[in-house]
Order: sequence, then structure tokens, then C-alpha cells
Amino acid sequence: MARSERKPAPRKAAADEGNRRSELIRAAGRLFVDKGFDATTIRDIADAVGMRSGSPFYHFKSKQDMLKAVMIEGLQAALDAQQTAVLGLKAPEERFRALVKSHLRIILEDHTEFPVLLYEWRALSEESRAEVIAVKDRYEAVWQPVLRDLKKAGRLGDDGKVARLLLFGALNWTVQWYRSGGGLTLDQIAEQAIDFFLCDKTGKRR
Amino acid sequence: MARSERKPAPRKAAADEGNRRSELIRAAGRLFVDKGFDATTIRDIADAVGMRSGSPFYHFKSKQDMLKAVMIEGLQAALDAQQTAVLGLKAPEERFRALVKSHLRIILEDHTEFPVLLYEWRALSEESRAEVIAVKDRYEAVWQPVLRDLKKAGRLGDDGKVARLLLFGALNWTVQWYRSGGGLTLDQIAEQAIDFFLCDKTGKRR
DNA sequence: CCTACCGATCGGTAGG
DNA sequence: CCTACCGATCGGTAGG
Repeated sequence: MARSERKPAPRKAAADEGNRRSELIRAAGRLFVDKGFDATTIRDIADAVGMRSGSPFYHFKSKQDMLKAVMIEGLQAALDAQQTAVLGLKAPEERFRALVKSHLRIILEDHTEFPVLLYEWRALSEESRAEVIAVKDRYEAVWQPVLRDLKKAGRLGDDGKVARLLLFGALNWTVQWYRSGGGLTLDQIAEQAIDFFLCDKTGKRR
Repeated sequence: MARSERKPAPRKAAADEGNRRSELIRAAGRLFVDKGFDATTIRDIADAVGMRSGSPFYHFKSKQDMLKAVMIEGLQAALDAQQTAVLGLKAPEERFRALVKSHLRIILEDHTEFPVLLYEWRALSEESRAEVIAVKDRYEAVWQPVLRDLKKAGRLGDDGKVARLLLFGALNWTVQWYRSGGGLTLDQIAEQAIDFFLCDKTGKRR
């Protein structure tokens, strides 16, 4: 009690600052997805959260810095969802199916900042890349043992690398054409994608 | 002779104008792919062909107009390559294989303006879209009977629409990761993609 | 196609 | 976090 009375202001201020920062990231993410990074102005972002045009620079030192933060936020959300999705699953195929579905949900349904990563990689400066790649690697690292196990079990095509890149392409490209309520469910897309990717030991398709 | 002496200047001028216009389209295409539409300035484009900054507007009425022209140029190149690729092929599977390979060549190898279509669709204004879509439809129209025939022959998965979208995703996404000389040939990628997509009547994979 | 230019806008900053 | 502002740049135009 005495403790919470002594330093309430700093703690509250810190929390608020974090909130405002988060609001900026969320607003920027939406705008970057809708209009693109270059076409979005600092003023757009400030307006979206009720700030004046100079104020976002109190939270981020540059627009480029906001892009980096937005991408990392999206990756973090994907990582969290991924962890939850595979929790308790042991069989490689089960884990694989869970990863594919989680990935599609993050891209298409959860309205995270993840799509910014897919759209605006080119706009990310050389200097910002290393940091983003580090988190991206953590996300992809979860797929690797699953794919390795699938290959060991003969459920994956010969060339694991190309197959993986083609699969990610098929999944990531959905962001370009999928519209919710368009008569297609996420699960239908996921099942079809899994179907393409997996085969059983005798070479038959599921 | 008398004819060619009478009006040499206008004919030559017309040809030159077409050439300059083409040069601008080619330069703009390269820059749009490398830096993005918004990050590319009219001055960048003018510099690339040795013009002053105001001069591109003699050939195009706006930057948006250049984007439209670049996309249509890319589609035209794809259409031409496509026509040549399937020439004389009758069997649906043969035609399909030819289409996939032609598509990958256009995207990854021929350095056409086609990738601009994949990268910058969002930057294309509402008013410009109809015209581009018209040409895009002609390109996709060639795929349709082939896919229909494959389905009739039982060589295609149940859900033709999702399958098609996933395939285009896998192919189009290659632009994000493929680097020539990276140890992977176009044919390897094409074969793997075809492999995912096609199945025979008994449900076995090739 | 160039010269010369304009109005608008943009990312970012100083000072509080 | 706001006010007030700046230098740079951008798409585009008039007039030749």
C-alpha cells in the first residue's frame, strides 16, 4: 500500500506511454496494410490516434522505426498464436496442420500487423532488417523440426526446400485474394494446402 | 520514293516518340520493381532515360498513367510468351506444364514489367483498374480451358478454385525469394509446383 | 522535349 | 505531448 502510494505517477505514466505506443503501432499497422508504407503519412497515423503530427516522434525516432516496430509486433502475435496452436500436439502431421491453420488465421482473420511483413519487406531499411529477421527466424524455427519429421516419415516430397517455399507462397499469397465472407472458410483453404503438401509413404495423395 | 520523301519527318518522329515512350516504360518498370511505385520519383525515371524532370509528362499525363502503362506492358509480354509456349500443344497436361513454365519465366527470368502487377496492385487507382483487369483477364482466360480439361480428366483436386488460387500464390510468391544462380533452376521449381497440383485418376501423386 | 517554376506535402525538430 | 516551424522534395504545369 505504502509502496503503491509512493510511486503511482511514474508507474501510471509508464503504462500510459506503453499504451499510446501500442495504439500507434496498431494504427500504423492498419494504415500500412491498407495504403502501403510510403503512402501513409505520419499525419495519417497521428490523426488515427488523436495526436498532432509531431507527437508520434515522441514514441518513435523515425517513420522507419515505426515500420520495424509494426513488423515485430506482427511477428510476436504470430509467435504467440503459434505456440498456443501446437501446444500438446505430438504427431508431426497434427503439428503441421496446426501450424498451417494458425498461420492462415494470423494472416487473414486476426487482424494482426503480420501482413505488413508480407507487403512491405522492401520498404524496411537495411539497418532495420537484422532485428526483424531475428524474430522471423524464431517463427520459422518452429516449422523446421516438424518438416524434418514429416520428411523422415516419407510424408513430404523429395525436395523439402522448394516445397516449403512454395507452401509459404501459397499461404502468404492468400492475403491478396481472400475476403472473409467470400464463401470460402479458412479451414477449406488450409485443408487444400495441406493436401497439396503432404503425401503418404506409398506416394498416394490423401 | 516520292512518298517517302514527302513525309519522312513525321514518320520518323512518330517512331521516335514510340521509342522514347517505351524507354520510359522500361525504366519505370525496373524502378517500380526495385524501389516500389511510391518511392520512385518522376525525376528517377527521367534520369534513367536522360530526360529532364518535366519531360515524362509529355508522354504520360500522370505518374498513375505510367503505372498503368507499365502493368499493361508486362501483361502484354506475358500474353505473347504464353501464346508461344502453348503453340501446337494439344494435351491438357502438356499445355498446363507449358503455362506454368512460361509464367515462371516471365516472372523470374525475362525481366519484364510483369512483377509490377504483383507488387503494386494496391497503388493502381480505381479508375486505372478496369483497363488493366481487361488484359489480365485475357491472360487468365488461357488457363481456364486447360484447368477445366484437367479436372474432367481427374487430374485436378476436388476444389478447382482454391487449388488455382493456391497455385498462383505459390508461383507468384517466387518473386519474393527466387534469385537466379541460387542453385535452383526454374524447371525444378516448375516441376515441384506441377507435382503439387496434378494427381492421376487413382489419386496417386506423380 | 527543356526551362523555370509552383503549390502542396512530407518527415522531422526545437522548445516548451 | 503540443505549437510552430523548416528544409527538402514531389508531382505537375506554362510557355516556348
